[in-house]
Amino acid sequence: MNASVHFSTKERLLTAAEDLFAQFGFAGTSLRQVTTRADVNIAAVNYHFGSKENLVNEVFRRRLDELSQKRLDALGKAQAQADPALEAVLAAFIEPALALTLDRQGGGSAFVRVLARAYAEKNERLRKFLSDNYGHVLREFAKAIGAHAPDLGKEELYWRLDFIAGALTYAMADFGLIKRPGNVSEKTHCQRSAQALIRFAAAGLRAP
Amino acid sequence: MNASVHFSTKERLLTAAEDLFAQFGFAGTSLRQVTTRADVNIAAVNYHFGSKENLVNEVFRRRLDELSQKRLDALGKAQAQADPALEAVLAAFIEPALALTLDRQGGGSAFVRVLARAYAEKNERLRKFLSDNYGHVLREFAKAIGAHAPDLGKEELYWRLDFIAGALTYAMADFGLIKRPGNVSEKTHCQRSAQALIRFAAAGLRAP
DNA sequence: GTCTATATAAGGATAGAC
DNA sequence: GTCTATCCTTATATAGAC
Repeated sequence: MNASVHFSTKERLLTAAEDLFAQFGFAGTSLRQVTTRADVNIAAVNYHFGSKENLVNEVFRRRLDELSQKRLDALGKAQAQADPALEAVLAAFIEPALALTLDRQGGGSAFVRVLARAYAEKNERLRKFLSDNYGHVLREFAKAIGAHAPDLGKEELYWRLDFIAGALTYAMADFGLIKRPGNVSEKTHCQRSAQALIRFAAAGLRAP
Repeated sequence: MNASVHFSTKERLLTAAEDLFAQFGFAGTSLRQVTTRADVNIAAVNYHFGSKENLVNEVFRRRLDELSQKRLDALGKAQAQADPALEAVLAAFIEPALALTLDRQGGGSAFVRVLARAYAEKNERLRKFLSDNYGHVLREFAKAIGAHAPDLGKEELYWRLDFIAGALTYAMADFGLIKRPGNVSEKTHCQRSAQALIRFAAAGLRAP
């Protein structure tokens, strides 16, 4: 028995929903599309998740629990250094997120676009769910980055963090001009863009 | 007759659609919501725009024609200087966009969030419409900014432009941590965030 | 845990009178 | 140019059999 080929109905629903949310958005995706793609009955969504809203939340939970843990672990390791560089703190935030875009097998590559959708949503209930469950991660990083930019006022610091979050989201979701050249592997492309973002963000944070 | 209080059905539909698209997204907004808010009959959308898709396009056209012109005018003025600074080029791109967020009277403040929605959309038809009609503006700015960063490879330059576009989009749409303090006027807040973004972007572009 | 069948509401679009 | 009325499709959700 090869465990990797068995997926529960619940997992299949989450993966199908993630793919479709990335492409069509939350409102633009119907539960019928989701169940058709997952090859399960239409009633399965309600049985396993209770409602469409809860299905959306669980799509986030499946990825963000792991992503948050990886980010905090990386931050802990960076801060365990005698003299941690700003770049190391930024890398702890950025690299685990960009690594998701490489996760074709596990399906993380669709999730980064779902995350970008979430930013654009003004949906209060979704925002509350994300803030309640993952807000503490952002606050940890704000503190760590702020320690590297002691001359910035709190307001200026928060502005720059917003800019970095926007740049990361946008870069991850592949909205922009950059197309991967044919002679560069996806992994290399991703690592290069992570390094480019870290350089850019660090320079931006060090501006007076 | 006070002209400022008369709005055509078409204009009212565009404004209502813009507000609702900002809040609920394109798929999340029904034509019934739009016509109710505009206080016109449900059949008016089809009469004036033909379809929901075309209504979406016209919401963009109404603002982007003017925004693009303002950006190109500002770029022309910046480049007419003997020795234009990188900051002046960035300001030509950023300030007209952020000025929209102040445009409560004309309704531009909702549009910036509609723009952010558009970035998250993978809708090919919408992307084609925007690229066909406004892509030349982005290419002008890419050229102008690239002239200020001659040491960057083309790939690295494009990455950084992507990052700036992401930072601007999310800063404009007010998705982040920054809440305007009570003792700062909206106009001041907006100008400060524009200046913060210009500083951040310029420093990021100058990184080696 | 999965199915069929269905309740109930809302969606986009249009025909035709005024 | 605006209205009412309606067609047809699709949506979420659930009841109840297996």
